[in-house]
Amino acid sequence: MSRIIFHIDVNSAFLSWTAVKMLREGQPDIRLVPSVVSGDPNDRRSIITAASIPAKKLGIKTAQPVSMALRTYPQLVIVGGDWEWYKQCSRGFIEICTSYSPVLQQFSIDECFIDMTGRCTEENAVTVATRLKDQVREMLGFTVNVGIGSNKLLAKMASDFEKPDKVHTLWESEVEEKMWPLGVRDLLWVGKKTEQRLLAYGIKTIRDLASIDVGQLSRLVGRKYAQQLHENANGRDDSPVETERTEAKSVSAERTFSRDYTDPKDIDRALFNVACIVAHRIRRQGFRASTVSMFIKRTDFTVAQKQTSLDQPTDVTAVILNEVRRMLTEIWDGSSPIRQVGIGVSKLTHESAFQMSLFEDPKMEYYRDWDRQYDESKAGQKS
DNA sequence: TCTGGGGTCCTAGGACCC
DNA sequence: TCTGGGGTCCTAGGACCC
Repeated sequence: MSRIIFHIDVNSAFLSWTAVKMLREGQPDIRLVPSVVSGDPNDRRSIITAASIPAKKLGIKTAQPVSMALRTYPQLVIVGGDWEWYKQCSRGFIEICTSYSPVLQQFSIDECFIDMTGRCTEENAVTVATRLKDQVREMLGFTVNVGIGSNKLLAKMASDFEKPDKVHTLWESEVEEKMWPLGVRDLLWVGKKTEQRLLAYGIKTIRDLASIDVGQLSRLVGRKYAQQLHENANGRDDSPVETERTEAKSVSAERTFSRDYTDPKDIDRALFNVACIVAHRIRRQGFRASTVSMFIKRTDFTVAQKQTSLDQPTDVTAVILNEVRRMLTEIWDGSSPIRQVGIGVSKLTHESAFQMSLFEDPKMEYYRDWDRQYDESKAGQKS
């Protein structure tokens, strides 16, 4: 049976949400002028998190350094983000979408799929989607695009057509007309590297990708990926709208320094801070981790990474930090400047803490106590 | 111009077991 | 003594998404 899927995407989410908040405070609508959301604009390393449509028209893009955008347009309006407010906006948005179909998959803070099969027909899908889009605008004050298709891929591709505040369809019968003329980079899962690789073989459009032999494509990009790309280029995708929220498989944190560090003390302090954050997060979620990984990024952006397996899963900051420090000595000679450090944990379980306690390091109780105090101080900050 | 932060998944090679 | 093939796990690295 043929499905009807909507993909709903908030237009320039963080920027729109900030605009709504500023409007409420009696300030002008930053959506109407070249504006961006970013980190501290005085930090040369800040990048743009979201850009208004007028800013995008000037060539200013998400993930671009703020300093670069300022050179493009010195009068650029720069605002900071507000994570709590964004979460509130996201909840309101998801709530409205859920009222159209409870079969909802949240794809990110500002995007979701809903399965509308049986809840509307191909004939009235656009009318229903328009109602949804208008309802979000009227109730919450920001605009969304709705993409409609017979599967998630087509719906997502459709929501990416003209913006903002638009509804588009991409039925299978429209793939040839609406999707095949697009460049390969426009296809979901085709990033910069894959585009370059494909272009080198003369594969320019999604149509080219759809008609190429899968075996040939496999040699270019690997078997699984080739199969997926080939299916998607032909408009096929049988993945369901997943309503279950899957548990995190890994937790990580990273810090980029305001200038590159060489002093081991600076590096160690950063690793300590990052380890605290990661360990705190897994404790809050009731996880223990069996794998600890870390990486350093050098001045030239090359990355060295290391990972290790633990005998016992842990959520203790000191244990994680200890492994990280050991791994650092294996990948860093202490002389080359470092731009960024990161720590990740994976192989997460909800295993209890008690086993093997007989053989536990006697200091462990002290470490745990330290963590408890850290967690309490964090909890205190929030409320 | 000079590039953040948080995730997921895949591949390839080596170790180890049967 | 030297040879095989398959399966699983681990680690490093690289691609993609928002």
